[in-house]
Amino acid sequence: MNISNITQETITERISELFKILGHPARLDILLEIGRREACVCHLEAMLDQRQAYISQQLMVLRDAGLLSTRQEGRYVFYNLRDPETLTLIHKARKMLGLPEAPERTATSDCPCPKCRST
Amino acid sequence: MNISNITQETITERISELFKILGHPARLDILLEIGRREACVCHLEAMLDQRQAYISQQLMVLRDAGLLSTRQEGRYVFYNLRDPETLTLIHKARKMLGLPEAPERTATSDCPCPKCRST
DNA sequence: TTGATATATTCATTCTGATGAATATGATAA
DNA sequence: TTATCATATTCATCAGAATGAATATATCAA
Repeated sequence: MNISNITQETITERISELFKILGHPARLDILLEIGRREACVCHLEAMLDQRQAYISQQLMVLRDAGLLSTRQEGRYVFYNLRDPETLTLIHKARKMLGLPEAPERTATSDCPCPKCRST
Repeated sequence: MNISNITQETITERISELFKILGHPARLDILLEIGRREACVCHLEAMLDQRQAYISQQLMVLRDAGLLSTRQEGRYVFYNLRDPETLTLIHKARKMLGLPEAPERTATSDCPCPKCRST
């Protein structure tokens, strides 16, 4: 299918798919946390206080949607936003709702990754 | 619950609810159409080529989410965007995906409302 | 009032997404 | 190699969203 076959339907379908991905609180938490700084799974686990498998599941969704990039360092996998505009979009929605920026989180457990240990 | 009790969770929950509403192609079509100009249900019916009941159902979702305002004129109900920023948000998502603006639609049937007849 | 038309709502069914549980994979260290 | 730790994946279940069908409500016109 080439550009000329992108119909109105497929355009709004594609946009709605992005919104659908963002329409999930845990995934937003993950994106906001990664947006603050590159993060490994165990870091997200500690910051968001969620099971490892759950974090990985949501990361998979975000990865498949093309929102994240990864970088492996030993046994740790660090996630980054592929497009920083993702953050802007989230904050634009937040502002539309008249909501304040979410306060910084504090880790609920220790993250063993080198990045965290060195801090 | 006052402002100090708005936790991180409720913030991302609120944002995700907005995204969830927008994560639906038919609803995006409706918002984009209304964003172009005030529209009654029968107008949307004609432009989007969907059942009246279906349009009304989606309008209800959008109304309940606070995205639309209504104005009654005789037996016609005209819908407007409550906040034009809604359009901006949609277009920002569209641009992030590298998608072109959806071409204008042409009515697939006649809309009987006074606004359309006078055109 | 009655009939016609515009819109809204309710209900039932189907489908998709969310989540927990279990387990697999892959890398490092001993 | 084996044990351990970080991460990924699969599978089953459940909850909620999407949708079609039917019908209710409201307004106007005759």
